[in-house]
Amino acid sequence: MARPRNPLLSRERIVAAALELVDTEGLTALSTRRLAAVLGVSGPSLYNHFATKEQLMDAVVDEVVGEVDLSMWESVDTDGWAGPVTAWARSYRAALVAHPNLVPVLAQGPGRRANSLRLADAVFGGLVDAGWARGDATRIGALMRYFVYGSALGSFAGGFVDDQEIYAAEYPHLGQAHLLAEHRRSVDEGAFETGLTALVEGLSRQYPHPRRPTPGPSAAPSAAPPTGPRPRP
Amino acid sequence: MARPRNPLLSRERIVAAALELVDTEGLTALSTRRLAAVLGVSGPSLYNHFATKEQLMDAVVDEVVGEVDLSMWESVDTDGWAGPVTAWARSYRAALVAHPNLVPVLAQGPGRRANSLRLADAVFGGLVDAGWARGDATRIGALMRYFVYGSALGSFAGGFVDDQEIYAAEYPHLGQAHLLAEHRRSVDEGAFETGLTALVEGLSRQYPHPRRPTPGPSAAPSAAPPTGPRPRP
DNA sequence: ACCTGAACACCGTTCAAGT
DNA sequence: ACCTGAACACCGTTCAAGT
Repeated sequence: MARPRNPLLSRERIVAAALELVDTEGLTALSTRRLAAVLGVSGPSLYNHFATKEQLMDAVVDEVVGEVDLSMWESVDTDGWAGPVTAWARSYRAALVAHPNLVPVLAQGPGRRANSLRLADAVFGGLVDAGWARGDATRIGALMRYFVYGSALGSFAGGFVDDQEIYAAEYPHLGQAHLLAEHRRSVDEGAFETGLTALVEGLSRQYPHPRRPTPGPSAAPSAAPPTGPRPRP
Repeated sequence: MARPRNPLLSRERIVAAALELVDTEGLTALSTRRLAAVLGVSGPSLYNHFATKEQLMDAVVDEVVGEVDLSMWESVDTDGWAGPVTAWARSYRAALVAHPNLVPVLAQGPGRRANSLRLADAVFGGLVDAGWARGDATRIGALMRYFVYGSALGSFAGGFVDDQEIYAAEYPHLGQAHLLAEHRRSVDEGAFETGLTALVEGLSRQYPHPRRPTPGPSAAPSAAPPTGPRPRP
């Protein structure tokens, strides 16, 4: 065929097809050759649009991160930080859970991905606007990320095999663990909500009165030792 | 060579070499062929000891999980749950952080792995012994796991590229984010400790008085709807 | 500029053959 | 029982060739 007069591919089409392939058949099913076949082209064609498979994955990942709602961070001044951080964590988790096979790839940090950086910027800026010291805002953003990623990465309940024999014999307290697989969604969501509530409540207790933000140019994440109260060692 | 009179390989040697290869060169460097080369044999030899690469990875993963200290769960009756859950979470994270390239593989649930099930059994049994209802114990075990895995899986601070240009121009609050890479360890550990303290404190406030355990056979994880107080929706 | 097939250096896994 | 080399069906990526 050689070069058609209308391009067969675009970055958008490739990313959409890759996401669908990962969602339906898993991360290992996403090879450049299979992806190209789905798109009706030959394998090397993809390299006209992405330099490497890794850059392609970056684009797929950033697409998913772009689905996270960040609008709640705009109203931090009037609403405080607890409501926004809770709503943001739920939206973040929902975006990841919609594409569970991608979570290990997502977990590699914001790097240079536009939507990932937009997210980090909104969260950090929102926490600082709410009155948190920069070191605290950095830590809170990080620890919320830990919790959200952990909750999306591999279901807890789904990780138990649905086979009673394995558990009952050897592990005295796991006699009904095989039932967890059935209730996977409710257990995972219940654990997430319980932990989210505990985190926000615990942070409120540790740091009861975040300072009002200082006027002037926006603060940036502190890389220096934290200035707020430290957790107990 | 064919069959030597003393076997060249053993499951233990293979697992140890695989773990070292993953630690030093990353997950993608662990191919059956490279692993075999390190061990001084040809690729297919491994299949005399493991049926598939996946089962080999299971053994590697379980070795790492076996490093987690569980002894604190024995003294729950006298010490309460908060100290043990904190000590356990720290030991768990330390075991994962020692092998960061393996965390995405570790995150796939206990499955049928002996040490992973032993861990789940000890944690669930300890929480129930401390007086938690079974549904609560299940959720607490799950949410702690979320937090520990998230904190080990991809550093928050290390995820930012060490390149000021990228951040300053586009993202108003990330002007110093590039410095995070330098302080990776202290930021990650500070965030972990802050979150851990908040979680334990938040759980204590939500459920101030866990019931004493009922006598009789050990309880099992409840797959039924949780019986304790629910988090706010 | 954008696609192709051929080619390179890899994979995981199977299997007959050797001792 | 435990190792070998050959082989199969895959990979990601490069590249000259086509329009």
